[in-house]
Amino acid sequence: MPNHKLPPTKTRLRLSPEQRMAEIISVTRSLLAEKGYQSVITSEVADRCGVSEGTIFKYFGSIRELLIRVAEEWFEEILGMVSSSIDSDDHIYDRLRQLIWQSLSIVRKEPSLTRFILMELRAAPNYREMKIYKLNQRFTSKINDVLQEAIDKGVFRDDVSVSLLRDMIFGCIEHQTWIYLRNEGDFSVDETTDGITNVIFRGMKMPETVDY
Amino acid sequence: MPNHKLPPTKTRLRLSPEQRMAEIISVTRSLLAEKGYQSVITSEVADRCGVSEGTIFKYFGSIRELLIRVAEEWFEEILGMVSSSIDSDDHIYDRLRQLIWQSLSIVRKEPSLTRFILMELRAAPNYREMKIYKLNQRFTSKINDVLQEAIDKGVFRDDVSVSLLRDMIFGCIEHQTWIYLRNEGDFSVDETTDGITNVIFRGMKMPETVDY
Amino acid sequence: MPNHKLPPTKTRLRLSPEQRMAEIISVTRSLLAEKGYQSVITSEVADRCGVSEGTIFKYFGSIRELLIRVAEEWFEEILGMVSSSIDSDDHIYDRLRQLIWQSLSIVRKEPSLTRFILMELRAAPNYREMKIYKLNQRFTSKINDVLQEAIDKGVFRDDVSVSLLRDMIFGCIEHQTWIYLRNEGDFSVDETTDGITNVIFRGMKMPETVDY
Amino acid sequence: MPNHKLPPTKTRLRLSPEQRMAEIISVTRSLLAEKGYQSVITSEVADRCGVSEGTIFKYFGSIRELLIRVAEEWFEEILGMVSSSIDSDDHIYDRLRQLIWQSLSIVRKEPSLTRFILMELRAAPNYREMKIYKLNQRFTSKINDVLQEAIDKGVFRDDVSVSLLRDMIFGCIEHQTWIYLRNEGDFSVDETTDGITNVIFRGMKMPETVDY
DNA sequence: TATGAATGAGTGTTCATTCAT
DNA sequence: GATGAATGAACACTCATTCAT
Repeated sequence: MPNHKLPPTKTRLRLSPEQRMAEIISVTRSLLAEKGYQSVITSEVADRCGVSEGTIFKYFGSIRELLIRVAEEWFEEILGMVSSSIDSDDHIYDRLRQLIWQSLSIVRKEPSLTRFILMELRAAPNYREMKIYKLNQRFTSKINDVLQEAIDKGVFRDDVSVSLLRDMIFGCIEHQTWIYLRNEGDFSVDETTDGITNVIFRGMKMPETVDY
Repeated sequence: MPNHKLPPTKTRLRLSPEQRMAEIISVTRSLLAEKGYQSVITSEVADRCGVSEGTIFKYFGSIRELLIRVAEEWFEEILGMVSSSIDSDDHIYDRLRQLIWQSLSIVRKEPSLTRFILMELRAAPNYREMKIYKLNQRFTSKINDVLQEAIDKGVFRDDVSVSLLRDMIFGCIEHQTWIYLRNEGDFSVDETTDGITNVIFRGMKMPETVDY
Repeated sequence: MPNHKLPPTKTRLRLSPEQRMAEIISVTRSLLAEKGYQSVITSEVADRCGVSEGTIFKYFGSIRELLIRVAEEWFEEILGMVSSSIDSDDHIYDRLRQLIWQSLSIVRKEPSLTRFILMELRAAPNYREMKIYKLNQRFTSKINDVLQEAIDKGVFRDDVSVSLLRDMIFGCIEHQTWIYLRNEGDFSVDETTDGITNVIFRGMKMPETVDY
Repeated sequence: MPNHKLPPTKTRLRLSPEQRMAEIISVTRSLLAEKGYQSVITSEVADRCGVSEGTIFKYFGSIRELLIRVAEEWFEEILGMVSSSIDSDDHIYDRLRQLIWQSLSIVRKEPSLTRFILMELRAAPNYREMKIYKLNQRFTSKINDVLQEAIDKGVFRDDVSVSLLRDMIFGCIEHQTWIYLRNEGDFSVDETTDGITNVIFRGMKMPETVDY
């Protein structure tokens, strides 16, 4: 029985739990975007929400949990947008292009969130049990599937692994984004999409597939 | 009986300032490699060097400064090794392959240092004024030069920018490294080198340049 | 589409104040038994009762007050059971044995409550003004009375004070209980009862009182 | 690399590590005696020592560790005093009496420390690996040994276990102490010693051992 | 000069208690 | 009356940095 002596004095705006949670998540998302996940600090989240630090912990068990929620909500938002826009009747080149374009757009829009998921959550020992893992799988599997299909159908050679191709694509996207983040230069989503798609496609397609 | 203080018996090895600095840098580098830059702690550096914490600050103004020095020295070491091993008479494919192979080897050997530079230093607002920036430029320019030469000589097409190609190469390398760091899987330097080089080369070479 | 707030659908069971208080006390008692008084937390009590935290404070001024009420009610319950089971016509040995047996049974059955009273309430500066003090006195006085009667009737010697004997009995009981609580070993209520009773009886009875 | 902006301003008295540690231990011991281990708080220890909280953690990894050190040092102090004063040639009665007298003196002098060891440390999962466990064993084994010897030599009956007898002795001692601590009454170490020793001895000695 | 004892702002987290609705 | 969102003091613990000796 800890001995709490003084009662709270200041009374703040009352919000519904849904609103408050949404606000905390939204504020944290901004903070994450601005400063990176390493710098998301309880006190600052609380300050920006205009609530006490205790309130944060009413809704989220820990700062990490909050960050994970932010990542999840963001990821689900993204997935909703992506899923509805891929037409499986398209030519492989077009689908690949489309996926790369979307990834570039996403990462560019929320680089800090991407980084948090990539660098922090993926390293977690229980990552594979996390919801974000499933979400991420649903996302990356789209590219994997297209690449695999290309190989299976003989459109692509089979001398480079799907995972390496995927790393070239996503690695390039992230690299571009960081340069952009550091204000070392802007990049055009369309041009970059074309560049990556073309290099991958031309670099992988079967020699006999003569259509140039 | 009065409490006579015994004189200190510990005879600390007396090193010259240069030696001392070198030792601190070396110890910090080990620590960085072992635990990552987030976990490099003043007290541990001092302990392992057998010096006091204060000494660290005598030689380096702050922990950050020390880490930067470590990165710089490491980078210079690397550059020396790389510079001496590229034969400019080689075929472009071979030089490209060689550079990719070296980059993969470096990153794999010192992932924590790579990460520190990539994640912490590059994000610094004054990165462009830092020595490490120049060093990094010297390093990446080697790949840039080869790629540019390929375009200039008509070996490569000119519809994808050199910087994008470079990002595909380094981005892929880093992606692979993270997976490796997270213990999610090993990668073969040779196979990865072949994969990247082939995709880039096949994807970029002029159609008429028939030499496969 | 405007965001119409739906009316709350949860129909809380409407209990009379007496019933509500009884429920809170009962729930707290369970919690106390399960986790120890250090871990009885407002929010958990409220949760398990299906009421809000505020309600707890409507009925009880503080968590401490609630715990005290729990202890009191429990103690009264015990006293009712004990009072009705001692036959004052029994031989002193049997009555003593009976009381020790009951104490052991109680403590074993509700070790957390015992601990709360022993460790927390007894140490309070105003303990002597508390109801629990009176209740405890009524309880211990039963043993005191038997011991005093034994001395007065010449069954026991008079060279050891009643209070010391009582402390040997209760002290032993508590000691046994702690060992048991720490899972360092179980104890048999019957064997322990025999042990304590025999040592006390044989150790105190008049030499000439030959009736064993 | 957390971002610490402001340097410390106030400079305090410099003590040697030995002195500082000794002071912290001594202060903590006082605090423990005054308020019980539950109330030993970092900030208060620091305040009373006239140092900052950080200093405490320079010397002790945690508050718990500090408390354990306090307990250990105290226990060793005690053991030194006890060991040198038992003459194994004495009659069993005298040795038992002597041990009880010492235990009473110790517990009375430092009841909070006793309580900390008894209630907190003993409950620790790794208690059996702790130094304090060894120390405690050395202490309690002295009483165990005397009691066992009494049984083995036929001086005591064998119908009550050594552990129960030990619990009667120590339990009684603690009970007395608490009453004393609560200012509910004083007790004479000598009288209590006589009482306990006599009850145990008379209650346990063989009937035929006629020497009354 | 080098030392290392000391600093102190900062960080996440807990939980009894309050009071506007 | 009852609710429950919000409070805020408290607490353990960290670690880069300083400065008297």
